[in-house]
Amino acid sequence: MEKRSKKSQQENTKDLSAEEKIKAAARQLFTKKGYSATRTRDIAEAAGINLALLNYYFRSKEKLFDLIMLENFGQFIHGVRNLFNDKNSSLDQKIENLVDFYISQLIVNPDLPLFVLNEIRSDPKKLQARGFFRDILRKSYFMQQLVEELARQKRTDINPIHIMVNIFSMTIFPFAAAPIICYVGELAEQEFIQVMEERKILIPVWIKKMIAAK
Amino acid sequence: MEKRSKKSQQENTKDLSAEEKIKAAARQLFTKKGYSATRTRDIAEAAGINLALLNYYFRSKEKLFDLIMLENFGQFIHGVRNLFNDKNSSLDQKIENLVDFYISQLIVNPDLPLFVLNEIRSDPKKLQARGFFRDILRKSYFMQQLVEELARQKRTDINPIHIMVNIFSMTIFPFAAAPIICYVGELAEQEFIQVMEERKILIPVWIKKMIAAK
DNA sequence: GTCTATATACGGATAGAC
DNA sequence: GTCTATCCGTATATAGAC
Repeated sequence: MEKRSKKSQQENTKDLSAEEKIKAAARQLFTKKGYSATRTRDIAEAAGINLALLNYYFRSKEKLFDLIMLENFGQFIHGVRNLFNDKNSSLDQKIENLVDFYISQLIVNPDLPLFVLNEIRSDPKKLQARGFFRDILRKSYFMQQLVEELARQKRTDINPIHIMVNIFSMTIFPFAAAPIICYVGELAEQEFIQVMEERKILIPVWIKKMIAAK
Repeated sequence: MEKRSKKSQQENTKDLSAEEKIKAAARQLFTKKGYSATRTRDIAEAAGINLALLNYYFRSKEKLFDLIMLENFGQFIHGVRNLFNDKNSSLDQKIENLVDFYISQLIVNPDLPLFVLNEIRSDPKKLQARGFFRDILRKSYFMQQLVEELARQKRTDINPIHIMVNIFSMTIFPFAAAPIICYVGELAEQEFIQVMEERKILIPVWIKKMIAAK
């Protein structure tokens, strides 16, 4: 009993299954190098298993990729849906929560932004397919609160899309550009993370200034 | 005479050379899809020439790619070097010039950001190789002015790297995320461009607010 | 310089033994 | 379930005719 998960019954072997090892290796390589540049042989080697097993478990490279991609997208979106439609938090709180949530996620998975952006560009249909973003953002309670606040501050001159874009730009872009930032700023990995932690506090303050009356 | 360029002497044929057509097609495909996902056959077809010519002119796919990449990087950097070290412009003017320059460039070449970011991640050595960014940013006159201004505003609490990151984030990221923004905001291409044009004015204002004393 | 035809390599996928 | 050996399509690159 104990920690034995409720997976397939045959999994009474010792430890982490080959299937899981393949997925972990595939996630790392696909997320880092993209679909075309990743070879199934590399995945197999990284997973420490045989190439044939990959096809045994996942049928094809493409099927495996689709699986990873869905999980990556899900991870990227999950939580935002709830944060944005929480009826009990103020606009300011939502911004703080969102920025904190994203930065925390991206510190652990810094390759996600480029992966998602590349995927969407290479096949924009992925956006509609799941209706991933539209209702999450455009029709969200967050958007409603943002528009109201802009009206209260007499900032109807400013398109709310700019504010949305700025939140995501300042939060996500630094991770996509991490190698440049570390190189230019002469930052080690830990220092970079420290800078990103600072931004959890700073970005909401900056956004508030943008919205504030002139 | 007239418009005849001073290229190779044998180029006394009628119009745009095959070599140029290949480079143009290669730039478009490489920039859009990356190295691995682009096939030399596609380049040849897009250029309207035979596959063998590609190797005749450029020896190999990789050599051709390196050429395109260098030019893309150059285009991305060129101008910034001068803008940042102009002794005769104020900090505010530099920010305005930089944002205007980048957004104008990116409206024409919206695929450049992802291309550059992908290339750097896949091979961070490219950063050092040319010393592309370091002295342009860190040791620039712009950086000096920024640090001085932060001191004058009694904002020594804020690491200047944040301001740099914010300028580039707000300027560049929207182009990398263009498909998402257009989808969420229900923007046609022209409307997206219009929004980006607005940002030429807005971003410098926002940055000024970030630097301003509390 | 430009083409056709082809050599060569590589990567995804499968057959079949254990 | 896991391995070895191998097949086969595809993509790069070149040889050689014109």
